[in-house]
Amino acid sequence: MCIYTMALARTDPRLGERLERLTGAAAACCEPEYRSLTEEIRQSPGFRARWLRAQVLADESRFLTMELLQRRKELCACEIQAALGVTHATVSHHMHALLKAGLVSAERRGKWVYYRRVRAPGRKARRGGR
Amino acid sequence: MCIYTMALARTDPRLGERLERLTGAAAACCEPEYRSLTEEIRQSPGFRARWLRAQVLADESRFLTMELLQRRKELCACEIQAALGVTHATVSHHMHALLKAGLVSAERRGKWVYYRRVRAPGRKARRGGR
DNA sequence: CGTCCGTGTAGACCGCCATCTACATATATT
DNA sequence: AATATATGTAGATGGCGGTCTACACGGACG
Repeated sequence: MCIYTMALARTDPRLGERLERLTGAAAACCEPEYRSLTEEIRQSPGFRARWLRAQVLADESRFLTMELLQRRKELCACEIQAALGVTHATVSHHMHALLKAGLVSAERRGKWVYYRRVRAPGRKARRGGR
Repeated sequence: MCIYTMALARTDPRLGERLERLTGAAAACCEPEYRSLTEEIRQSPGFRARWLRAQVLADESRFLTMELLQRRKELCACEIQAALGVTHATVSHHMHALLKAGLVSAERRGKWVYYRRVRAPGRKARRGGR
């Protein structure tokens, strides 16, 4: 976000020439080229999903929740609350984020909502099957 | 951090009994057990490293930098600056974080410092080699 | 050996997000 | 139906971290 919005404004305007000089005859390495490379990456398939997952996993509560769900196949919200030691509101907030990122699935059973790790959904396919 | 410090204070004190009831005869599922499971995970080998990497990759600049370094084998600081469109101070800050997390390596060559992706250093070994 | 340029460091600012409290909804139980 | 329990939602707040400006360091080159 920040990067995108302030891309043009912030960098030293002379950087372009410098880069051209230092990268020598290659000359393919001036500032706009780097910018477009970044843009290309940003719009490459799966980038948004990967980026969303990275963002979501940066919170300790959510990171722990994912590891908890790796050991216990499924956990209800109150169990996660007990494990993390936060309020149920916070748990709800976090599980919403994990759901949005496609990292967990939720299933209501009676009063309880059970969460599971999503089985490698949009993850880039592992070489060698599975 | 937050979780750890406020673990005992915040959760509903009655949750223990509730959990005991709802998980039934298993009875191994009261609050302290969940806490200790969390603690076990937190102290499991490699957790700190994984967690540090997750934290570090949650910033868009750093995330993009890693993807940039996947396409170009190595980049100097000013190239990264050009690609991201931020000040060199910000680049330095981010590269320091990536270094600390063991995600990149730095090599000074003349005036320039070149950064590379670290080749799967502490990452959990992939089944099936490489 | 002085100057330039690439990089690192210090400190301040400020926006975002994790968390909370309070209230709302949903399901089960009596 | 009324109550209890589990979860979701709204809104507020406080702290962390990403960014900046300004200054410092260090190699290169005349």
